Amino acid sequence: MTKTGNEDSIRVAVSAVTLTLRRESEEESPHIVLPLVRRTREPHLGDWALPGGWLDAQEGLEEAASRTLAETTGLAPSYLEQLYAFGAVDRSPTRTISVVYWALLPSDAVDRQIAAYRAAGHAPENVQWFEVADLPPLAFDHAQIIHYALWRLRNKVGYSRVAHGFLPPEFTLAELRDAYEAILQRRLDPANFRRQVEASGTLIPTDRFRTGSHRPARLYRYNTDVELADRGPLAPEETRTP
Amino acid sequence: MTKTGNEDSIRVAVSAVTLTLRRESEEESPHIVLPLVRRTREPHLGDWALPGGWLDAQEGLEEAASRTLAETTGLAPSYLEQLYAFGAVDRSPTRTISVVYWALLPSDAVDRQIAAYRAAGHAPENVQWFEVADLPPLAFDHAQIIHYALWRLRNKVGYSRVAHGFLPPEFTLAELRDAYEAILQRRLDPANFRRQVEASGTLIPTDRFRTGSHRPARLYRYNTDVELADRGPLAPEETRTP
DNA sequence: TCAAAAGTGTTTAAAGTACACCCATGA
DNA sequence: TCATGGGTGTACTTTAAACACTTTTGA
Repeated sequence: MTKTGNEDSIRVAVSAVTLTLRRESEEESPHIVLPLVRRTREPHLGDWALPGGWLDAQEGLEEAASRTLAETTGLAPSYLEQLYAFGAVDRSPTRTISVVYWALLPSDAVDRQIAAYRAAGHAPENVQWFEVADLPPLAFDHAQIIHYALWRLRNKVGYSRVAHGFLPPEFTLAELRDAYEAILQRRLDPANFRRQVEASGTLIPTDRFRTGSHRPARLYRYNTDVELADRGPLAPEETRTP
Repeated sequence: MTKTGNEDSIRVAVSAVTLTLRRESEEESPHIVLPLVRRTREPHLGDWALPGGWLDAQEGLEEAASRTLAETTGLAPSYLEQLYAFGAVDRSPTRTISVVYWALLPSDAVDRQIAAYRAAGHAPENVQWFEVADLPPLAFDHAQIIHYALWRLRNKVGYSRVAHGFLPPEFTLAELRDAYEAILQRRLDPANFRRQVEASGTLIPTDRFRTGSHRPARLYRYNTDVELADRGPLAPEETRTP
């Protein structure tokens, strides 16, 4: 077993792929968007990168991902899960291990958090939101990372209720279906979709209705007895005693 | 964004949960076993730990996992996948990020590799194999890690052909079923199991038969057109250009 | 009253489960 | 010849998919 290597020159960074839904107009279906940060120094100066930063010695990985995301964008996601640890030798000129997280956020929470962030005096002029289908030139291996995050999301939506991470506490079945359709990139039958989610026991009907145009739709909320996503024997917070 | 932290005092380690099947006798069904290393120094002196070591600055993560596993046990797995990056502050007295991999190996390959390892002059006296159902006192958070690896294996066996990682190139359907039963911890109907794997298109029948007792069983081999496990948009080797 | 989305019912296909039964071999 | 696992057939249950149909609202 190698006890000493050049491990002193290896640095640990964290990044986050933070996804939310944005609806351009009332008519069309929503798209998945994420915030990127324009790099202000080499390497990859001018390219766009995932929000992140260096891991601090006094904090856990998930903690660091939350902190750096909040520092650069002002966002605090409702769902955060580790994606992968990237550590290819040539992924950066300085040897860097990036532990990447992926996060989901309801669009109304994004608006509120960004407003609060600006009100607190921050002007994130190097942060911009992009549709995942139309990404700018990306720094490092971040394009690969984003595609992997989207793959995980598409995968996980099939066997857990992660899609709810995109929605506010109360929502209609059409809004939930819109989220699924944006994730899976295909249309779902409204009738069958209704029956499936009703049978899954993850939803609780409320007495309230969304009264836009046409027939009012019942509002539902999460059944908090059901986990947002199955993470197996790992606790939601990894900072628990071994 | 925090540009400088105490990142110099953070070290990166790699470990591997290496699983194989061991059949105690011809009669009973096989069990999942893994190699552990007895710690010869503090912390956790005398406890058992996953094989691993420090990440070298010149190697990728997967590369380091293979190297340290080979150095401590002489094993070279047929399947290797990243499990998780563990980084809780209190998981070790010195701040350590452990990038853990999980690996599968056919039992006949284990025997061959260990024989070759001993023939090359190595005497791994601190390495011992344990059934996953009967683990000794483990160092750090390694018990949690092993249970997570087993959960991933059980999960993945449902939608990919990872179970083949336990088997030699040619095998009978009963041997494949034994692997599934050991992983899932429940009996499977032989008739339905046969039809399911035949329909999946992952197996190619050979002209050879296993002629033990009773009626000879046809030998099958992998259809190499099908991936061993779905890893999404990530290449099998993470060391590819961004 | 009409367009459009909410919500219900029904039919068909596919996939999974249970289990009876025949086949081929070594002892 | 018989016990045993290899291998096939079939009926039944559950799940998913397709789509016709009714209900309720705003304009």
